[in-house]
Amino acid sequence: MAPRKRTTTRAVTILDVARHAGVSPMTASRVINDNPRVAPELRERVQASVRELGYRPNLAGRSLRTAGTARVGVLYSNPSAAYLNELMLGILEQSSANGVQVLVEKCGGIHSQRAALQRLLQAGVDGIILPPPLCDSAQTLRELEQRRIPVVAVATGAPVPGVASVRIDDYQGARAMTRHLLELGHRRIGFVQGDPKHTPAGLRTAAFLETMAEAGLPVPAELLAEGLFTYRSGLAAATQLLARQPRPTAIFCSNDDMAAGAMAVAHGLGLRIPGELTVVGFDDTPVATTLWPQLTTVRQPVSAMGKAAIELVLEQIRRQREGRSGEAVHQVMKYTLVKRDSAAAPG
Amino acid sequence: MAPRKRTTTRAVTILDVARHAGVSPMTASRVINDNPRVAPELRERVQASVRELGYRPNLAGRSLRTAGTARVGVLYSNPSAAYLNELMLGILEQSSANGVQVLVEKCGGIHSQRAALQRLLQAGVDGIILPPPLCDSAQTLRELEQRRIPVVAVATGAPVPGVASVRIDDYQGARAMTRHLLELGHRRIGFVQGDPKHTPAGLRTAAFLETMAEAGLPVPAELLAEGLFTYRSGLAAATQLLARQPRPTAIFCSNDDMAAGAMAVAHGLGLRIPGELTVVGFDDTPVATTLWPQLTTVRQPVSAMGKAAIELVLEQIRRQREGRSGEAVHQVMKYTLVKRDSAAAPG
DNA sequence: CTGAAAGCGCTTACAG
DNA sequence: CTGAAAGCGCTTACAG
Repeated sequence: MAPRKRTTTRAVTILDVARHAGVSPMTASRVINDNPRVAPELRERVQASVRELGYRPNLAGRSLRTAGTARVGVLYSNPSAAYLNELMLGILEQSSANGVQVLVEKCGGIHSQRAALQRLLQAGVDGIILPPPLCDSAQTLRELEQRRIPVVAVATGAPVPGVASVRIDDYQGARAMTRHLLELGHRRIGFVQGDPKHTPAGLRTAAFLETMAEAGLPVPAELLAEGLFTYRSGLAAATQLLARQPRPTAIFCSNDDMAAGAMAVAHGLGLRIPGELTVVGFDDTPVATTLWPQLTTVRQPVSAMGKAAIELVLEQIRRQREGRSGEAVHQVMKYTLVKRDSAAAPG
Repeated sequence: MAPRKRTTTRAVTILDVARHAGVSPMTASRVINDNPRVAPELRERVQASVRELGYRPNLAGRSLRTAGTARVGVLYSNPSAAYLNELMLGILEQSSANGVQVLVEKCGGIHSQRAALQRLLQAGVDGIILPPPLCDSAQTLRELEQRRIPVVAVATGAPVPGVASVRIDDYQGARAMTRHLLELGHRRIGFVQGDPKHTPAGLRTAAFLETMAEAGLPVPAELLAEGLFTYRSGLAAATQLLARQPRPTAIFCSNDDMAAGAMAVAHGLGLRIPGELTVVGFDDTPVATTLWPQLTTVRQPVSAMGKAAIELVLEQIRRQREGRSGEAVHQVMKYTLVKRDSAAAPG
C-alpha cells in the first residue's frame, strides 16, 4: 500500500465557529439565526468566522431541537407527471430544511382514495397536502376535517374558507396573457378551455372572455373550443379552431400540454410559429421549454408552492399541538407572464 | 372562545415503543434496524408495539448520530427540465433519509462552470454529483480529482475507471427496443440520432445499427437522421425521414423529446399513429405520457438513479473520512421497455 | 443476547 | 446582551 495523506475531513459545527470567534455557542447561534439581541461587535466576529470556516448549519441537528418532528402526507391522484415532480421537489426541499418527514400516497378511484388516506393516517401523519385535482374533492376534505387533520389545498380554483390553500390567481394570470395577445395586435384569438372538473379551468376561461369583451371584442362561439388539459384534447381543439374562416391569428390554450398539441397541428399544417400563428399556454411546465419554438406561457411557481404548502401545514400542526386556534391561511403566489418565442404580432 | 378539545399530539418515539414493549430503547432500536442479535420473543413484542403505536423513526435523530453530517453538491448545466426534476427528486428523497444536505449549483459556459464549482467547494461540500452532460466533462472531472473530492457521474455513456457512476446500459436498452420493433414486424425503420456530444447517443445508434444488421436488415443511410435530443431536431429529422420513398413504417427516436417532435410531424401529415406510423422514444420522461398516443419508450429509472448517486457519494465520503481506500463503483441500473400505444404492427 | 451511558449538532428555556 | 445547562430522537461504543 502506498502511503496516503489522510485528510480527516470533519464538518464544521457551530462549536467550531464559537471557538473561532471567541464566544459561546449560544451567541453564535443567535447571530446565525438573525436574533437582534447581540452586540454589533460580537455579531461581526461571528459572521467573519462563519465565512472563514465555511460554516453551514446542520439541519438535522437544528430540526431535532426545533421542529418537534412533524410528519406530512401527500395524497395525489394522477396529475401530470411533470407537475407533480416539480411540486414534490419544492415539498421535499422545504421539508428537509424543517426536519419534516414526507409520506406519499397515490390513489386512483374513490375506493383507493379512502384506502390511501387510511394508510397515511395509520402511519401517523400530522397533516396532509392535497395537490390538484384532489384539492377540490369535497369528500376528502370532509373526511379530513372530521378527523381534525390539518390540510393544505394546492392550486385550487375554489378555496374553501376553512381549508388552508396555496395558489396563484388564475383569473388575473389568464387576463394578463389575454392582454398580452391584444397588445401584440391579435384580434381574432381562439381559446382552448381546460377540464371543466378542475376549478382553475373556469377561471381561466372567464378571464379570457371578459378581457376580450372589455376590449370590445366579444368572442364568437366558434373560437371557443373545449379541452381536457390533455395533449390529445389540444390536438382536437386546434384542428377545429384552425379550420375556421378566417383563421384565428392566435390560440390561447389554458395549459401547456394542450398548447403542445396545438403546436403539433400547426406544424402539420405548415404554419410558421409565431409568424403565421401565435400559440400560448399556461403553467410553464417543462414541456414549455421542450417545444420549438419555446412557449410563451404563464408561469405558476409550482416548486415554491410546494415549499409554501409545507410551511402552511407546519404552522397548523404547531397550532394544534399548542392548543391554539386560528384562521385558515390562503396564500396567493405571484404568477409570471413568460415571453418566449411562440408569440408575436400577427403576420 | 368556544371550548376546544386539546389533542396534544406528540410524535411516537422509540422510547414509547420500548416502554410499550417492556424493553430497553437499545433493544427496540436493534429490532427496528433488523439487527439479528435479539431474542425472537422480544423481537416480536417490539414489532407488535411498532405496529400498534404507528411508530416511524425520526430520520433527523437517526442521521444526527449515524451519518456524521455529509454535504453533497449537485452541479448541472441545462439538461432537460423534466429530467433534472426527476433526478433531484430521487436525490432529495435519499438525502433526507440519510441526513445529507444537498446544495445545487447551475452553470452555463466554461467560466460559470468553474465559478459554480468554486461556490460548492466554498460551501464545504464533501462530494459532488454530476448529471449529464457534465458527467462527461473531462475538465470538471480533472479539477475534482485534483482536489480529491468524491464524485458520482450520472447517466454517462463512457464511465471513467476512477470515477464512480450510475447509469443504465444504453446499448442493451436500444437493442431491446430495436428487437421489439422487429418483432412487431417492422422492416423499414427510421432512426433519429441524439446529440453526438452526449456519450449515450453513440451507444444508442450503434445498438440500433448492429441489431438491424444482425437481423439481415442493414440500415440505408437515408433512414438514419441526425438529431440533437431536442424537439426541434426531432421535427426536422422526422420531416426528412417521412419524405423517403417508400416511407418507413416506424421511427425510433433516441429520446422522448425528439419523438414528440416526430409525432407532431406525423399528426400534421395526417398519419394515424400507430396504424400508419409507429413512433418510439427513449428515457420515459414525463412527455412520454403527455403525448397522444402515449409513447412506447425505454424507461430510465431516473429518480432511482438519483438515490443511488447519493448512496455512492456517501460511501466514498465515509471511506475518505475513515482513511480507507477502494475501487470506484459503477452501478448499472435496469432499463425497462415500456409498451404504450404509439407502437404496433405495420398497417 | 441485553442495557446504561454518552453524544451527534443544535436551540429552548432559564439565569445572570 | 451573554452563557451554562439540558434535551430533541436516535444509535455507537462499552459493559455485562
